[in-house]
Amino acid sequence: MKNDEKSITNQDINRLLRRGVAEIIVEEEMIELLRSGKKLRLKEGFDPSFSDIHLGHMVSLRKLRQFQELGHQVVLIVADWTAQIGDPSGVSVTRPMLSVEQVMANAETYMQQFFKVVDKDKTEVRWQSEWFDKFTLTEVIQLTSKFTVAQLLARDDFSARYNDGRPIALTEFLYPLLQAYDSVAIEADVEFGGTDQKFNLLLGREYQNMMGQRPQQCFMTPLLVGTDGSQKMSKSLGNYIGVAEPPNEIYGKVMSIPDSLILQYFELVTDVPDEELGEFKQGLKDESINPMILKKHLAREIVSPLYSQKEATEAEENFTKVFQKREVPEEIEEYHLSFSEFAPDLTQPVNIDISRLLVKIGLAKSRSEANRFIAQAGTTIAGETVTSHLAEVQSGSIIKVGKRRFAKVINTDK
RNA sequence: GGAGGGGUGCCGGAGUGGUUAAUCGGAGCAGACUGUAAAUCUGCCGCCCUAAGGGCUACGCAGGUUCGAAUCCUGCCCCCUCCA
Repeated sequence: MKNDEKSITNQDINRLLRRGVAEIIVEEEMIELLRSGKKLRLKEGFDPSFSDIHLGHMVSLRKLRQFQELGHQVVLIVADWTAQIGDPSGVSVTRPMLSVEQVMANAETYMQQFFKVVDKDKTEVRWQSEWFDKFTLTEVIQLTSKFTVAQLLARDDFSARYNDGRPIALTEFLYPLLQAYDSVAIEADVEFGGTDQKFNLLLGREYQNMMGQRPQQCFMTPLLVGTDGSQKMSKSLGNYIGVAEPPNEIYGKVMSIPDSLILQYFELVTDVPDEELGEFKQGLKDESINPMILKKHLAREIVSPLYSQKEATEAEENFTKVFQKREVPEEIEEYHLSFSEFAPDLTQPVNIDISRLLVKIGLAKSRSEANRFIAQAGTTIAGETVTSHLAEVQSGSIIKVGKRRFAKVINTDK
């Protein structure tokens, strides 16, 4: 099978199944499937109660892409039904039901970002409502009768809550069941997910088996730690780096991860070869590489594929300029306003109420906050630190709050 | 049906009549330091007016007691656990 197009090399298998993978159930079966030359149906679900993809999701999306490059088919499931239940891993059980419009809008945004990484031509998009809208109570009962409470409590997340006396909504039990049904509905060969999805993935496997299908492989990717350096990346924790964010933001956020996360990020969300990673590891260990330099490299590697090489370089230049040299960025938002509006009295020279101005141009949320910035010497106008509440401002001056918020004000008077 | 527990600021979680805008932790923000928006240290961290100083709103909701309530009383709403 040397020159057979369908053949897969050991190198491919290694790349596919080793790096950026937490666990595969069952690995031998997975390898067998890959070797069989069959075009595999790869299931990936997404909950449309959110719409933004972050780097944490990238770990498995990048895997999907790699599989696609070998000719396999991705089936993206828009989980419009389970979204109404809410993923049980969260603390809050009750989630507001999303309107159809909201779901549609989220799905659209999501897919836009999804296809930045995953090949659209090799992706089939399916909605849960295709099959669940037609569900009758009979079918719900049939589905639920296949599983026991003990089985569901086996999920550590459920059992932990149960043992702590914390609530578990009945609908939450339904969540994994519906997800399992999806696998049957689309005849998945492999389902992807983070390690926190293990239970759900396994249940799909089990249900398929009951329904006479070949049980899917469960392909679990590690959970990426967020910018806080301790918890998994998630939007609700606010420690995420969104793929739709502007290059400067992504670059900057990558620079804000703790140094200890550098290697993990390289491994999970870049294509930098393993050998190089080994060198980095050694370099960090014997301190021959400055972590900051390495992190800049990482930031470039992350921004480039999402945007372009050029934009990555620009983001880097911006970072160097603004944060390392403490200079003013290239592009600053301009605000045209009447200065006299902010002057308590119009004697010359005109002194402007700075806190009022900061609120007006959005650099501060409230006047109290603006006053704090001033008191903490965190405000600069044309390079001069603001020390009192009233200060002279020239038209065209650049106002800076903190390290990274800038605005240019233009006087529209006269 | 019965018994019990609970609803506090972005989150977690103290506080049971006064000096409590409310301990503490996390998050966030500012400053210092730094070749990083790393780490570390210091400070800030409801809103409004202000030069200082002051005012207003806030501890599920609505009333009440009191000079004074997140804290006591009454009613209501909501959440959780256990027994059946």
